[in-house]
Amino acid sequence: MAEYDPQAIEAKWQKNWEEQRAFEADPDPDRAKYYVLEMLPYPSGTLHMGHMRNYTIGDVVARYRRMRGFNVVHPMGWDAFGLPAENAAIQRGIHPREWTLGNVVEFKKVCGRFGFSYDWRREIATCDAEYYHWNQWIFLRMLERDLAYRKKSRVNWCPKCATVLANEQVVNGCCWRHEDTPVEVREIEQWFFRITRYAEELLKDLDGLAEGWPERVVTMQRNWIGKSAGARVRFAVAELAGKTVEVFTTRIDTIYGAAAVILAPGHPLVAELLAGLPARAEAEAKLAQMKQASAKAEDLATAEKTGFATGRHAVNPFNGEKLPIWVGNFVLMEYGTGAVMAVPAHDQRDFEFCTKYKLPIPIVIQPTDGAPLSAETLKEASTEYGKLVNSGPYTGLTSEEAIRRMTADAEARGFGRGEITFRLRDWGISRQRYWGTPIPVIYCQRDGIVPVPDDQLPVRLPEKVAISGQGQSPLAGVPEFVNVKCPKCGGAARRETDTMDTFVDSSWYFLRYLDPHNSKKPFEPELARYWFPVDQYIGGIVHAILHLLYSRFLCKVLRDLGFVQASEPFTRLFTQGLVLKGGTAMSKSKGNVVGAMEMAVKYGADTGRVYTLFAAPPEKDMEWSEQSVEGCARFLKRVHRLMERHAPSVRAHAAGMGDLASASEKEKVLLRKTHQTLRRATNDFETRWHFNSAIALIMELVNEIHAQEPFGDAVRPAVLKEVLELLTLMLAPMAPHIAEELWEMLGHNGGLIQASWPQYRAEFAAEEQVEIVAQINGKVRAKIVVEVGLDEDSLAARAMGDPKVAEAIRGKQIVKKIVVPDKLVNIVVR
RNA sequence: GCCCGGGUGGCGGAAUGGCAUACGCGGGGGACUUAAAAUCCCCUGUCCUUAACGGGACGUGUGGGUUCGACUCCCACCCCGGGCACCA
Repeated sequence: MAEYDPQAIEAKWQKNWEEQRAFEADPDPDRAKYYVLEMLPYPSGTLHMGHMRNYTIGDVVARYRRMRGFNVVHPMGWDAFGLPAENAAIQRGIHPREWTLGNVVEFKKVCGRFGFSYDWRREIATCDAEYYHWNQWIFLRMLERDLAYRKKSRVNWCPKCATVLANEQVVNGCCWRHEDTPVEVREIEQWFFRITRYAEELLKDLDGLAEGWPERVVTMQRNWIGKSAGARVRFAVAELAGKTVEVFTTRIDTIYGAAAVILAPGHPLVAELLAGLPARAEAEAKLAQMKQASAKAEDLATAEKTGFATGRHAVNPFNGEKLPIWVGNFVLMEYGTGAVMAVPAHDQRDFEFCTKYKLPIPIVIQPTDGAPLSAETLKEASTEYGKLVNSGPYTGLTSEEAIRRMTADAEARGFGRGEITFRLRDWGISRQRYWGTPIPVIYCQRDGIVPVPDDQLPVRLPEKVAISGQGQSPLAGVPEFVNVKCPKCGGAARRETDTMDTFVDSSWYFLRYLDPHNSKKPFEPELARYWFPVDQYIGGIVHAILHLLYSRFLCKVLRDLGFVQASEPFTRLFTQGLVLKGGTAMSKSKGNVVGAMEMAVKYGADTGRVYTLFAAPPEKDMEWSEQSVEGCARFLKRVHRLMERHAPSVRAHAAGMGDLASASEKEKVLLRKTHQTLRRATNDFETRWHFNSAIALIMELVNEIHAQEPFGDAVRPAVLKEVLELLTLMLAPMAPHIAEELWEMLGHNGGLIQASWPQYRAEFAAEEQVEIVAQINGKVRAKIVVEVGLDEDSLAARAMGDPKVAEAIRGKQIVKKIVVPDKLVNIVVR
């Protein structure tokens, strides 16, 4: 007997699949397509089992769908631009491309070793000019439509690196490379994508994703977009004729309760207000201090509210009341108008601020039920809707009515209007980095911002660059790159030296897979018409907002450019759990990784796959256990031995179940267990993706086959072959190599890779007898075995005939009998 | 603070409102073996009771509720994990 040898088996079948190009998929109008995709990986150094879980899940789905007859496209590629490559370059003195492509080679090797069924003809790397050419092309189309624009904005700045950092490179308010250096806020010119133009649609289309996306991801996106309906109201500055300040409020009904108008420290009006005032110098010092404060979100949220009065006043347009204008650290320039009216009685932040600075706290909303509010006893703001008081002509209205009428009146009287505001901000895509897509614009003294003409694309990244991690974009130090002629006037001009955020790369790659080598367009719309959208997307919850939102945005942009028809890129989204070791997520930096290649070498890919599927349902986090890995290895060995024992005697026979009437008892048991397993496993594959319980079921089936051994003459070869074939087919998506081997042992010439998922047969799965639970007052008192389908009365009679039941109910009054056919009898007695 | 997810044996986990703990790990015992490994078989929630076979009670974070019957549904709360966070 040959021992199960995963190394040999896996190499053999991987070669076989490659030779028959088993995973190459092309459009076929006669077959239903299925696009399954795992999130584009960043090819970092070490691949561990945390990564492999994601791809294993995707591969099981891809293989299962193929077995169900779908034309499955399952591509893979590399998110190859990014900072780690630049840092590696600095640390090791090698070019980022070299480092990245070296990792890609490793990554591909591991993917192959795990038997992932990718169509490698479609492989892309975002750092190839062949790919980023089309980033630039899309950028230019967006520029034409005013979807890309340049403006000054606040960014994270590390003084030690002397460069801008992405939000994700800010760790605890400090630079990720200088952990003791707080990030500063600076204002610089940057390129933006106008994602806010799609805010309403991005929000509305979430409704359509509720079916196929995890609820929490939909909720997170909804909150992130943060739509809020309110009004914009203009206040005149009392001391400066013609000057006004606009505030945004969702509670215009509380405007008679305003105690002040508060501006963000960065508000453009602040300087004008302070000009000419005696306390100006002092105020400006306070202002500078506020602007220096930590930009960290948690700090912002918990920092004590501070502010100062400017000495100027704003006129409440509703009642002419003069309100002091303050500057407050809690007012955000980025949201609304950068100015708020402070209504301390009905907003908690305003309450804290006004209490601290001893501003009045007038009450203008009384609750419709409960005790009325009084200024003396108010401990916190009352933010509920209610009835208006002390509000001039609006007194007595409900909040809802007041909001409607006051908004209309403000508009009629010309000092305000209703407005929808979003929390979502435009996407800053400029990075002062080398290893990314060059932004294809040129700055000309005469012509200003000039797009690089399409026929001059791609703007290639120069290879020879000094990457120091210091100062500005390294590209600025390459004169051949920077100094160009203006495409319009031919005069001397400078090329943009910033590169694009790598999230641009990953926001449309799933379309490039469909036509990866097109040199005329980003992709052929006809191909997208067949394959797109992605039917099943699989990845980590980490990308719940950024990547998934950007991809949705670019999909809509490409739709409006006429390239795709779908408005949403991912019909279904699956977010898999983390792989933990020692309680924390596997990561190289924490040193708690189990290497993917080591795993494959020690146990084989199938064991690695089966274990990651078996340890927990795929959406949950799982804790790595080496001992459980061994359990899975044992299981596969056991299956292999089972086949070695029986394949020789069945391989010459055709599989067939015959009919039940002539079946022996052992045959019935085997067929029943097999078809029950198939029924439940199919359900697990189709609906819940609970591969852990699918594997458990198959283990049970194997145990049952063991329990029925030896078979002797009681099990005919055709029946046994049927059982073993179904077992093999069920194993195929999860442990594809050993399944192919078992299939061959069973006498098949053609590969399992062409086989279909089997259909279970109800007549074989059906039990002849069932065990019925007999309960007294809901407690189990006996179990009786009866034939299936026994009617309620007979079942009740049989239960009561059981000695234990009879004993329990003797002398008691029967109140009620509950009978569930084929399940239980519950007798309620008193 | 707000929004998700979760809490079941020693561990990972399983259960359309109907036998709680399937399957696997670990542990214990046995078979095979000169021995070990590998393999195969049996046992393995807690407590009480019995010489034993067996019998009984309790048991899915806590407290209530609905129901003939609750891990599952409802209400309140506790704990753990994650996300968002001065959004006017």
